[in-house]
Amino acid sequence: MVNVKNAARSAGLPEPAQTNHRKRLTIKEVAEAAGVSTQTVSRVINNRPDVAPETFERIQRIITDTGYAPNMLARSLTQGRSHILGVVAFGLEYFGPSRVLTGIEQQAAYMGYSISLNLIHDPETDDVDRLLYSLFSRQVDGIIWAIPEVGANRAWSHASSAERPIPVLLVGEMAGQTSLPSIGIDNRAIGRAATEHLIAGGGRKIAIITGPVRWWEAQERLTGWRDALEAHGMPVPDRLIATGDWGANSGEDALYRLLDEEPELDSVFASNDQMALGVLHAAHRLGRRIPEDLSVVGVDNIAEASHFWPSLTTVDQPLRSAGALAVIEVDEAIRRAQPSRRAMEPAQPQMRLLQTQLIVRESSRAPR
Amino acid sequence: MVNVKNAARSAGLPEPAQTNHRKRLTIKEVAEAAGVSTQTVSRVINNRPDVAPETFERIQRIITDTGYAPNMLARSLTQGRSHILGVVAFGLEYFGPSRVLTGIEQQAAYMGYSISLNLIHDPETDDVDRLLYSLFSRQVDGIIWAIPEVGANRAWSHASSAERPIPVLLVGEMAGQTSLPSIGIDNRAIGRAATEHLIAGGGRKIAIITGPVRWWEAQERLTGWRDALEAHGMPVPDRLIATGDWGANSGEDALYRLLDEEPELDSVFASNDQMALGVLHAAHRLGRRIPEDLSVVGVDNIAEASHFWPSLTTVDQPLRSAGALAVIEVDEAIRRAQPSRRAMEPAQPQMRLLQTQLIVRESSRAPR
DNA sequence: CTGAAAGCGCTTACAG
DNA sequence: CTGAAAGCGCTTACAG
Repeated sequence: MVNVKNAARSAGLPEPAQTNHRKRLTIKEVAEAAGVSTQTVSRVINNRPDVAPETFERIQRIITDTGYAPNMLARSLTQGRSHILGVVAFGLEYFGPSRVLTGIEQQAAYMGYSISLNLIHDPETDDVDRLLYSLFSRQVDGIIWAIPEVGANRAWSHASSAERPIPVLLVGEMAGQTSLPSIGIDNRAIGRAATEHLIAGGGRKIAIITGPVRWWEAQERLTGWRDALEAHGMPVPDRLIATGDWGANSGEDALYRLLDEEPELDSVFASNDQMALGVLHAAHRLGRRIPEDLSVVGVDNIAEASHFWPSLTTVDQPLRSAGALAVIEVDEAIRRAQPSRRAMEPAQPQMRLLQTQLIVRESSRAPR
Repeated sequence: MVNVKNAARSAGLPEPAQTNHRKRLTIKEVAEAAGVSTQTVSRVINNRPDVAPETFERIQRIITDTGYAPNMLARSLTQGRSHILGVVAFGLEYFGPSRVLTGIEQQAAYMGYSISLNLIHDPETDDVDRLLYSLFSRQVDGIIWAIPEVGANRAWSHASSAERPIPVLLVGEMAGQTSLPSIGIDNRAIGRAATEHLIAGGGRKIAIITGPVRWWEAQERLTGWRDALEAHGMPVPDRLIATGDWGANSGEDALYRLLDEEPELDSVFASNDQMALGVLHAAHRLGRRIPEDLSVVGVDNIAEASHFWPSLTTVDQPLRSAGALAVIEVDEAIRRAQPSRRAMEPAQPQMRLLQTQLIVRESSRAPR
């Protein structure tokens, strides 16, 4: 830890008053102690080559001895860059968002950005404008919007890019077109892959438990399920569709309902692992054997999935990679927007979809 | 969203060049547009009372019309306060840390702080000094250290408070004494409560699966388990202690090992829900009935716990409250350290322990 | 290789 | 109620 007091003493600087807190060293004080201009100290801090080796070393020594830390706020003010990324995330108690955030943080730290974390608790009603305003006000260099699309909570993103003073990148798929670049998971492919697997396992009556209707991801997985069934010439009746809320409880309830309407149900695609867990739970209660009587597939591959009873077949998503990629892309956008670069290459809003992987375990019947 | 371009036009300001990005309004431009000094605009921004109503309204109108956002960096520089809290957290894929972080963020947002998030990936080896230096450099007003204590990774915290220029608050228990205030969960009480419950259910051979030995929390839960057994005059042989790594796999392995050494095992206290899940899994494979043959208790009350098979008895911790309290306390410390307050009340390092709650479900035998 | 001057965008006393 | 001056801690040209 930086020992301001002792260091000050050894550097021959005035000892901080006994008021304990507050007094921080400035570049000016370091310059005085070194007998140079603040200028030169600045060069050393920024590791510029044009400083006499001897001078460099003397200043560097004082800096380490005193534990002087340059004021990033002041630096940001002059440079016009804060090296802060505004990250807007959602419900860290959910698996996906927390994984994405981990990926973002790791890559950001690696690239020298610090993260300003902003959690949205209700994607539909929270005041997005105020949040954007506040991020803007804090001079973040770029924004990563890692909120699942729910309802119209991304309406603002359709505004023309001339109205967005800083680069914004979306994590997660977008429903409508947008002028913003985005990185997402191919949720439709998830639905297809899971359903294909259930069909290959001999499934004839394959139900889906979707996430909430207003969630775009939930809709995409549903579409994938439908695509797969239709590709095999199978009917797609409404009674095979149940809606959950991502929680295990809703998965359990959904299975009861589905079996009520379709007693011959032999397979279930649950749109996430928690709901799949609820399905397993309900099946146990009803005495249905898994996978013999009921083949089950989830999505997410949460850590516990391999220890469910039986272990759960599921779809693994590269969420951390998505987070890391988001940082890389927003960084590129930031560089592109640097005033130094007159070229002004227009940021081409593109959507990048990452692919997923089916993890086959014991809850689903093997292909035959 | 703030529409800089149109707003500028309507306010009679020069339109930003077609370079699209970058040009932001400053207080100076707003002042010119309003025909007042920057001063007065500043008063309006800060909602000071001493401005003529008419002037106030005129300026306010320009501000909202143009979408002018005061530069927080500049403001922080003059005020000597950044309104940023440095939060150091760990492994968001773990249940505890992500809950605590949610609590912190929510309370911080409520109190007007923004959060600078810093994740540590390996609590034992990551460079803590560098991280502290960087937070210091970014002028955070205070630091919340929400990393589980592992090994000696909190050695720095023992330094005298004179060497810490900003308030620091620890979330989680501390092994040794420290000069820092902290908020934690009473982990020993968790161990006691879980074990007492198992004893009440008729347990005679009660094993524990601990977390990694270097984790302080794991040690505390172990001590609680031991306390309870001893209080009932029961033996505490080493063969009833297994060490896990918090993951479900390790819980499964641990049960096999425990049964090997103590075939008459009738109860298991798993130090978290994931390991308890592993125990359930292993018991199913071995054909042991739960709770008749084996009574199981976990810790955390993760969302899935109520849907395990059978549903899991566990201990619920007020983690979000711990996070929220941390913000409240660090805010108090920040105010106390304000230069304006000459009183300089010494921050009394105190440790606050929050209590937990046993949630009884089907995995454990009822008291008799 | 080094320094004097000006400025980043705001706020804090201090006058009036 | 309002403004001119100085300053927060740094960096960016510009001289030498």
